[in-house]
Amino acid sequence: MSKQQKKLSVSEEALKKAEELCEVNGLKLTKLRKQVLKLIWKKPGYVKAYDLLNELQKIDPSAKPPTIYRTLDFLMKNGLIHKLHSLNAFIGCLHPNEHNECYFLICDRCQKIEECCSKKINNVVLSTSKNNNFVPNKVTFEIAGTCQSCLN
Amino acid sequence: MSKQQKKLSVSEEALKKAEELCEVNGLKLTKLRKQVLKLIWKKPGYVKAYDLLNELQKIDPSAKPPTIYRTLDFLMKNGLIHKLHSLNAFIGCLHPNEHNECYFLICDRCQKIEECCSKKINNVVLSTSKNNNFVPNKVTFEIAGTCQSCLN
DNA sequence: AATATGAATGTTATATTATAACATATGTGT
DNA sequence: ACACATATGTTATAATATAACATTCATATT
Repeated sequence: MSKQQKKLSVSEEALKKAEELCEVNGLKLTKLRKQVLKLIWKKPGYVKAYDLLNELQKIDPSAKPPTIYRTLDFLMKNGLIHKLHSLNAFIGCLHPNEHNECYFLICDRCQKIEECCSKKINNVVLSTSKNNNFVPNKVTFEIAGTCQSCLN
Repeated sequence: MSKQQKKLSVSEEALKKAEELCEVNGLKLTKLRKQVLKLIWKKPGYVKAYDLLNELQKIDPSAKPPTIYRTLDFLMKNGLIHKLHSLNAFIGCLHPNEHNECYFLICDRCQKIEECCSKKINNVVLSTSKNNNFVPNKVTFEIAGTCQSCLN
């Protein structure tokens, strides 16, 4: 295989970015954390914590709820995944480290999620906060509805 | 007391609006539903479902989780209250029937909630959706942070 | 190598949030 | 009085999440 690189899947790409990000920031992407992140990326769309636990238990039968929740906390805190509060579910972040805020379009029919980050939305968050003398910290912005392909 | 009306509290105002809204729309604001709505308005800020249940049980000892959740569903469906997904909590709506979407500023320190509805936010929801060929249905927009009075 | 340290993980138990499923009551129109 | 739909009562359990404490592991230092 000459100079041509093999094209990475979205999941592989995400794992690679996670490793880089942890490397740079002095975070430990342990075996457990990597496994969980892989499992999150394995399924298209979002995953539920206990589904993840079930999957993890196939690899590591001793896994228990705190195993998953602690790992999810680590991944969230470091921007590698997001929690979808309106679904109590989790999803991998497409571009960790590139931004703080993410917004989601959630299809009620096919469960597909579109992550969208836009200046416009950021600006509205900032201006709304400013108008109310409010200092924003964590934004939850989820739009449920119907995606294009489900409209047909 | 001449023509001057006694000034209604926020809670009384909300109850009155709820009655009107149900009247107009042919909805039954039963005793239970009214009691629960009152309890929601009684506390400043948001309420948790099981706290509400505890309160309700003081009035009606036979109340059980489905009692509360069914009532909350009714109130939500008809726009009388909102669910704050990032907190798993509920809050009365200041102006039911006047709009579909509400956005919330949630103070991490004092738990106060500011409900804000703005054209600007609505527009962003619409334009973001449009750009993604998405038909929005239910919007969750919650900004956690620090409110003015807690900044001092 | 021995030791100390903090971070990560293991483990048990339980708290919190929410719904399914079926029974009974209640209001409304005929 | 009866039928019907809606609302409520009741039992049980599902789904989501965390507290608290024990153990292991990596690594830095002696």
